[in-house]
Formats: sequence, structure tokens, C-alpha cells
Amino acid sequence: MADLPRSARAPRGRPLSGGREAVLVAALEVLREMGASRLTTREVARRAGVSEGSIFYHYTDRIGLLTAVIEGILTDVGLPRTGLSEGDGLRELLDGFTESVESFLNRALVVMITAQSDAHLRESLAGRLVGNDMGPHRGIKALGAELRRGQETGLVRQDVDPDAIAVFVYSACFERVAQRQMISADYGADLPGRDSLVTTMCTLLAPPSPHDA
Amino acid sequence: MADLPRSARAPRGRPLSGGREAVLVAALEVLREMGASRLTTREVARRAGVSEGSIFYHYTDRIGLLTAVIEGILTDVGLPRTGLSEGDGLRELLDGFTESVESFLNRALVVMITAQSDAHLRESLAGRLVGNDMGPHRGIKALGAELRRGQETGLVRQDVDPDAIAVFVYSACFERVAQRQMISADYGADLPGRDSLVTTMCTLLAPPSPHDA
DNA sequence: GTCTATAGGTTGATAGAC
DNA sequence: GTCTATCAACCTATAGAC
Repeated sequence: MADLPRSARAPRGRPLSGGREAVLVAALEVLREMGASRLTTREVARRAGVSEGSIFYHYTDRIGLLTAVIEGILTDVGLPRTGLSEGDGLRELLDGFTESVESFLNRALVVMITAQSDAHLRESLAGRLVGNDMGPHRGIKALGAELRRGQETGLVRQDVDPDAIAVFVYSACFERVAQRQMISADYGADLPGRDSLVTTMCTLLAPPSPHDA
Repeated sequence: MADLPRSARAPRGRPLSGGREAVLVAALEVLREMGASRLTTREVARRAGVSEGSIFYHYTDRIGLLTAVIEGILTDVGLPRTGLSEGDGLRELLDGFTESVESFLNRALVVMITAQSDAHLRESLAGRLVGNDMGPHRGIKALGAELRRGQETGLVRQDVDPDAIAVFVYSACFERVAQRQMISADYGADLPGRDSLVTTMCTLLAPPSPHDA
């Protein structure tokens, strides 16, 4: 028993039967496919291969289940990373940021929309977002700070508000993900893609050519 | 009876009792306050001051009611205006566009989110948006075209993709409205406002100073 | 912790008078 | 077109055995 590091074999505590987790997975699946109004405990139980009773045992009630799904996604997925390596240029910064944000939103947007379908959930999510300083605000401010540093090191032109730039960049990611999720996967295919957007922003942010001085 | 122009007195056909419209108003109210999952025909009837039977008479079923609400907002409110007066400058263009888009989204976003709560509604809305060439796509393309004209007249720098700029501008509006509606009315108050965003974009888009040539 | 069985309450929808 | 009355279905939630 002491021969092997415990953590390499199994997590502490009693082994999970998997039912509890399976319910969350099934619930998220139902949310994506049918929407929050159509999510019934019956359907979730069926898909998860458990009884309805188990759902209420673990999550108290329907709202508790939905809350757990939301919390799960938000904490499990983590927040979009905003840091960047030291030697990176502007393009690397924007590329990393946008990719991270879109990847985050691709998973998180479902639960945000889900929360909008019920006043209790909406209130609960809003409280959590402002209380823990999560939400769009945080990513925007972080990118803004990076851009401000870029202005100091001469990487970014200095006559614009870095936070405003950050809003534009974040928003474009948000809109792209929302559009695809809310309308259709290939809606807006003839609009400039992420790559093109980053390129454009890099051009806009480049400092005036040195021969000006 | 012929003394007065008919249109000045009353619309053709039988006078409306107002019940039908009252239901739509009440339904929208419930959607805003409680969310789609909590919208019941009973509650809508109560608020509208009509019987439940009337709702089904007019809108067939619950989904029919929600569909009517969506259609109503989308057609009644119209699409954001994208045109601009001839002699306007870049700031006037962006100012008018962003104000119009935000005003539109302030009313339209509720129904878009509502549609996400039910697979049938989502599908129906998506079909309508792509079929009638509505949706974000349209506004973005329209602004992009205006910006392209601006490039030709020397109002806008020529080394960037106008459509990409349009995406940034539209997205910022979308994100601002979504944030306030989904989280809280004053969330993100310390982020740059619409005015500041427009100013920043104007600076970014200004053509290189003439003494360069 | 998970199941089965069931109770209790709501809801969407219909029928028929006015 | 609107109402009242009512139904049938569904869904959440609980109780108790294993």
C-alpha cells in the first residue's frame, strides 16, 4: 500500500462510481442539443444511465443541477490565460489571447446562455462573476495591461487607450463564438477570420515608422 | 362618413380589442424578468388580463407565442441603420453606427437569448436570419462597405481590411450590450464606454499624416 | 449511493357557451 | 374573439427498499 504513491493510482477517498459526473455530462449534452427549457431530469437521468432519484440525491433539485453544471464548466475550464512569454511580439500576444478566449468561450457560452433562461440562475451567475472577479472584465483588463506595457517598450503606438483596444479584441472573439453557437456553425464564414482580425489589429497598432522622427 | 379621410380616424377592419397585442407585451415582459423557462401561458395571460384560452386561440401553442414575440421584435424594431449622410466624417459614421446597433441589440438580444432556450426556436430563428439575410453579418458588411468608400475618399487609411474593422466595431457594441443584459446593468462600468471606443477607432483609422508623402 | 414506485403539483391545450 | 371549466400529460420531488 505504501509501495506506490497513492496519487499515481487513484484519488483519495472512495472510488467514484461515475454516476454523479455522468449526470453533469448528460445535462450539458442536453443543454447543447435541446436548450434549458427542454431539459428535464427524466431525460438527463435516461442519458446518464441513472435513476431520477440519484439526480435529486446529488443535486437537491433541478436548479441545483443546472447550477452545478454552470459551476463545473466555469471552474473546470478555468479562465482564459492572459499572460504571455517575455520575448513575444504583438502578434504572438494577440494570437495567444484570442485563441485562448475563443477556446474558453466555446465551452462557457452554453452555460451563460443557460443561466439567462431562468431568473434564479441568472442572478446566481451574475453574483458569482462579480464576486470572484471573473467575467469578461477580467480578461479585458489583463490584455489592456499587457498592451500598456507594450506601449512602454515601443511595441504598440502610444496615442490610443490600451483598454479600448482590449475591448475590441475581446469583443471580436465573443461575437465570433456567439454567432456560431447561436445561429449556425458556419454562419459568417465570409467574414474575416480570427487570423485576419489579428493581422488587421497588428497593422493598426504598429507604431509610426521611425523615419518620422 | 366621407367627410373625413378614413385613415385619420381609424385603421381599416374591425377595431382591435388590444388583447392580442397585450399578450405579446406581457410575454416580452415575462421573458425579461423571469427568463424563457419560467414563462408559462398562465402567467402571461394573468399579466395581459386575458384568459389562457385567448392565447391559444391567437398563437396556437406556447412555441407559437414565443415565435410571435421573436418575429415581432425583429420586424417591428427593424434592422440597425447603416447608411450615413454624405458629408459626414469618420466619427459621425462610427457614432451613428454604434448607437444604432446598440439600440437595436438592446431590444433584440432578449429574443435571441430566448430562442437559445429551446431547440425549435433556435432552429426557427437561425433559418429566418440566414433566409432573410438579417443578423450580424448584414450590419457588418454594410459598415465594411462604407469604410471601403472611406478608404477611396482618403478618409480612412488604406492598409487594413475594412470588413475586419467592421467586425471589431460591431462586436464591441454586441459585447457591451450582452454584458449589461446578461450580467448586470452596470457591469464593466470602468471599461471604456462607447464614446471612448469610437474615439480610439478614429485615431487608429486616421490616414498617415500628409507630410509623409 | 442507487434504485423503484409513486405522490403532488403545474402546465399546456381543448371544448363549448357567450 | 373571449371567457370558463376541465382534462390529460408531464415533470419535479419524496419515500423507502436494497
